[in-house]
Amino acid sequence: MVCTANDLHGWKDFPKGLRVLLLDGDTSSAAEIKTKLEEMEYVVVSYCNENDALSAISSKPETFHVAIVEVTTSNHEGNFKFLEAAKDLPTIMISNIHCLSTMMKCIALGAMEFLQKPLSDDKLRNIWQHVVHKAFNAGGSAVPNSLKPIKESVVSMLHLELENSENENQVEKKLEILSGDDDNNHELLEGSDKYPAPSTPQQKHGMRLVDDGDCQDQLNSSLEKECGEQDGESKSVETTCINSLVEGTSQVENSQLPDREAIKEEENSADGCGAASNIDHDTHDQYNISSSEKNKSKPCGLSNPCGIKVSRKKLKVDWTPELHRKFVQAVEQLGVNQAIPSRILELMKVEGLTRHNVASHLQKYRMHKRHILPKEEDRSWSHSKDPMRKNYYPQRPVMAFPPPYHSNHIMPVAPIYPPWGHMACPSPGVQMWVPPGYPPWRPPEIWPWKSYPGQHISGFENADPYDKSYSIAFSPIDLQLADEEIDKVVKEAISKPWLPLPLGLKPPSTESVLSELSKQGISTVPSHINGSKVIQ
DNA sequence: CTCGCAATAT
DNA sequence: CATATTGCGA
Repeated sequence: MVCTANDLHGWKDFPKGLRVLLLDGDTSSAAEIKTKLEEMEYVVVSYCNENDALSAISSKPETFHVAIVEVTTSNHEGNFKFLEAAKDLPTIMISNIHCLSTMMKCIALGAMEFLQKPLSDDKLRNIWQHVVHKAFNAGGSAVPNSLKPIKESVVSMLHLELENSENENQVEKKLEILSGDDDNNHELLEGSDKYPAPSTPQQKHGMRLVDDGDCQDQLNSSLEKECGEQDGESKSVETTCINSLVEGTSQVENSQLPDREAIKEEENSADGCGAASNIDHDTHDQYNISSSEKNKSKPCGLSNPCGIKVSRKKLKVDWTPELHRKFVQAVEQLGVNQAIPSRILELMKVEGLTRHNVASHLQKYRMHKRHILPKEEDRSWSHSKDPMRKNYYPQRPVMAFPPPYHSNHIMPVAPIYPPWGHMACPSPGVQMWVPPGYPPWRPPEIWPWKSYPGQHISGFENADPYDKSYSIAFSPIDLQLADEEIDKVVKEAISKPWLPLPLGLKPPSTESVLSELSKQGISTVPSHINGSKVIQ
C-alpha cells in the first residue's frame, strides 16, 4: 500500500512522514516518545505489548519503515521475537537498563542501535538514518519492500545514479550533510550544530564494524543473521575506511564539487559489481581503486582499536576513461615536455592516486604515442622494424577526415573517451583517425590557441621529440579542416564569453600557455589569442 | 627522492 | 595480450 514508487517519487522533505512503530511497555514513556516523534513529523503507531506489535508487522509488514522497541528485564523474549520477526525492519532498541549482554544480543539479532532512555531529541530525530542505511545495505538480499522507496527517493534526492554497487560511503557522506541542514531543525541547533546526534553517525563508521566483528568472533553461538548478511560488505567497510583516510584531509571542503571523484572498491566476488557494468562514465567522474585481494607481501593484518583494518595495501588503479581524461588533460595543461608524474598528480587532484600510478600511466601513454602510431606506419610504409629508430618518423602520413566531412555543425556531445584512442593524437592539429561516418568530434586537446595557422605555435609539443615529428606530419587538408573548425569555435567562444567552453572542458591555464609561448621566444601574443584569453 | 625504463605480474 | 605494478639505475 504504502510505498509505491509514485507515492514517494519525490518524498520532498524526506524524513518527514516516515512511519515509526513504537513498542514501549511503559505507557507514559511511550506517549512521550510518540509526541516527540510526531513533533518531528514522523508518523507513529505505538503499541504497548509485543503481541500487538508483532501482529501488526506480520499482517502488514510494509506499514512501517522503522521500529523503536523498548527492552526491559522482563520482556527479553518478546523483544527478541520481535527482532526476529522484524528483521527487515530497521529496529532501534531503547531501554532503561544498562546490560551489556542484552545490548549485545539485540544488536546481534539485528537491532540497528541500542539507546538508553531517556532518549534525546537528537537521537530520535536521526532514526531515519537507520532506515536509509538499511535500505542501502541489505547485503545480498533484496531490499525490503518497505525500504525500497526510501532508497529510491534518497537516490533521486541526491541525484545519484545507482549502479550495481554504488558507493555507500558517498551516499552516507551526503546524508551527513543532510542531517545538518536539510533537516531544518532550527529549534535544536544549540551548541553542536554540526552533528546533532553523535551516536548515530558514528555508528555507521565505527560501531557497525565492531558489531560485525563481535558477531562473528564472539557471538556466533546462535545469532548470526545480520552478521551473515552483512558479511559481504567487508568491502564497503574498507572503502569507508580508505575514504576517510585518504580523502579525509582534502575532501572536507571539496565534497560538494561537481567533479568529486569517488573511490570505490571493486570486488571480484560473484555479485560482480563495478567492473563489468562501468560503461557509463559520462555522467559522473569515477574511478576505481581496488585492493589486491591477496595481502601477501605486507604484514597488514593490523587492526586499530575500532577493529578497522588499517590495510594500506597496494591499490590497483583502474584507469577509467574519466580518470584517464583527467590525466590527459593534466598532461596537456603542463605541456608534454613538463609532464612529469608529480605535476600531473597535482593537476589531477585525485585523492588516493599515487605518483607511482601516474608514472606508470605516463609510461604507457608515452609508449602508445611512440608505438601505436609508428606501428600503423610500419605496416603500411616501411617494414623497418629497427627498434632503435622508433623515435624517428619524419614523414608519417596522417589520415585526413573523409571528404564528406565538413565542419558546419556544432560539436557533438562529449565522446566516450576510448582509453588510448585519442592519445594517438594528443597534439593539436593532429587528427585522430575517425572511421567514415563517425561523428566528427574534436578532441579536447585541440584548442584554438594551440594551433593557429602560420604561427605554428602549435601548442606545447615543440619540445617533445615525438610530437615534433607529429607536427611535421600535418597534411594540408588536416590543417585546413582543423582551422575551419577551430576558427568557428573560437569565434563563438569569443563572441559569447558567457557561454561555457565547448565540450565543457577546461582549457589549459593562461599561465601555462603564456609561459610556454615565452619559452619558445614568442612574447607577443596575437590579438585573437588575447581575445580567447579573456574568456577564461 | 623523483623520473624513466624494463621486467614482471595480473 | 594488454596493462598495471615493481624494480632498478640515473
